[in-house]
Amino acid sequence: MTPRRTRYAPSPTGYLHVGGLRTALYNYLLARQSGGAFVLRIEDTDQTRKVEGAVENLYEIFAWLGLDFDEGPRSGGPVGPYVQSERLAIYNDHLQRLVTTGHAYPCFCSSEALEIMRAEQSARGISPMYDRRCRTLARDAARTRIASGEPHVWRMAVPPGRVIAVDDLIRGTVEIRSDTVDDQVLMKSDGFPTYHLANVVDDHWMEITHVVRGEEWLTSTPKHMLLYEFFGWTPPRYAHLPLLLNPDRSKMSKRSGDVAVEDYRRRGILPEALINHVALLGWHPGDDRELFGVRDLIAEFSLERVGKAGAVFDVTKLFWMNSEYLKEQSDDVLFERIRGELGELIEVNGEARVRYAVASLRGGIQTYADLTERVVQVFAPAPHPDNEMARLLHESAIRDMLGDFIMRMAEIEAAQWSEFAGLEDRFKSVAAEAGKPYGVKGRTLWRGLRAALTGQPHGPELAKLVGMWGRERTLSQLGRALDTARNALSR
RNA sequence: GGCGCCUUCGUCUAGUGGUUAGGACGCUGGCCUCUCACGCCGGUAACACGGGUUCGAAUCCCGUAGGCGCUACCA
Repeated sequence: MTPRRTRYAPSPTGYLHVGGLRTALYNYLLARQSGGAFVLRIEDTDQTRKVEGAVENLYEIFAWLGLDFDEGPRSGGPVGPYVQSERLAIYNDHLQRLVTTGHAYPCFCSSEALEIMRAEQSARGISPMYDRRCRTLARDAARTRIASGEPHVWRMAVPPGRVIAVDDLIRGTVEIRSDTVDDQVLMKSDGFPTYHLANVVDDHWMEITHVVRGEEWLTSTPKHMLLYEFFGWTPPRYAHLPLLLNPDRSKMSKRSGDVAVEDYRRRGILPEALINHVALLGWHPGDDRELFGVRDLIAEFSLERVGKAGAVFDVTKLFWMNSEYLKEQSDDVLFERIRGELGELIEVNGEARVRYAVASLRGGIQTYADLTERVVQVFAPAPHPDNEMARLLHESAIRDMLGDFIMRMAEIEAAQWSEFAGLEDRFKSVAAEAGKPYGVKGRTLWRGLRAALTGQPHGPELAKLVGMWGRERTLSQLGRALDTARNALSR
């Protein structure tokens, strides 16, 4: 496979959109599977949208994701600089080339004038497009106005009557008539290039072989093709990815929930799960497997298996996938990950019992937070008893059985309370023995014990619960339950 | 409005002329079980519509509808 050079080229807006993550991921996979290079380029040509610290955040979040760049602002590389605002001279040189060859021209139209023009066009029912009034300005006159300091932009001169074909790796050949292509601004009046110019120039000199980006760029690709032609360069291969959608099928955006990778990290999603989920939004392996690590993806990803239709970002499935990754983690890892939240619990109850709780309660969690919550709840003070459960305590058989049960539990030596597996067995046999004389067994027995121990209809397996609680709490709770049962009797 | 892209279960998708249209999430029934959850087994639910082509169309062609994107001195 010939090495592919791909890039992720965000504007520094301060956060990584999950759509951006997928774009970056696909680019990363393409580079890695071919032994090529994955480049980070910062497209900060819009001075009004600059966000402080955005590049640092970006590197931080990619580090969390485990995706690394071969070249970029931080590590440098042979074709830098990798920040567009540091490449202004390059864009200027290239603009001059276009001016010289007649492919770009200055435009003095003010924003206000353009707005009026577009308003008129819409009113007349024609599509708003620059009317090219400055394209025919005499060269000398234009030069004079520029020399006098008159504000101006530079536009590309789109040739009329052409059909521009974009050969897209995902969509096949897309043809667009040049007459529907606007004379795009290439250089803004503040001296910064627009996306179109900077992007083409950079992709060329950075030797990008595959441009993989969102579908929103498809309709402007003819402009880019034209620029390559004007410069006499060979364009890269293009692949326009289907959009990621909100549940209402509009382009995924803020305001309809969480769209930033950071949001999902905060909500307890593992990077592996997020990457896996996002990889499958548009790409399909061809068989029924769904769990893919980055290594698998590198081995198996291919643009040929990327679909064309937009995909709704399904948060529910993401959380399911997260639970799948959580299942693969050992009890120890799980414990360490939430240890911080459990500080006080560990001090009070001892690490062994809390670890045991983690191991016992991990089934079916979707995030670390779920697990933390369960553990905290187990050790928390008992809530008000459930009415139905409280009533059970007053049944005579259960009340009588409870006395025996407590005695037998109290007989369990202290040392055995910390041998959890053994304690579970012991608890079960003690329960069975205590119930036997009173004819209490099975469901009735366990419901009764649950009433005595927690007063709640649902909760962890009782044989495990007592191990988590330890001798002291278990016995005191049982004692209290017995008091309750007897008081009810004497009333 | 113009231009472009897209269209299989609610969602992600498999499917490239002949399949009981498959899988996953969700929802749901059952089993397991001291409860909940987990797990296991089962169910639910889709080819946007209309014309062709063909012995035969989810698959090919045309049209319609719908959705989305772009239409900035934003990317």
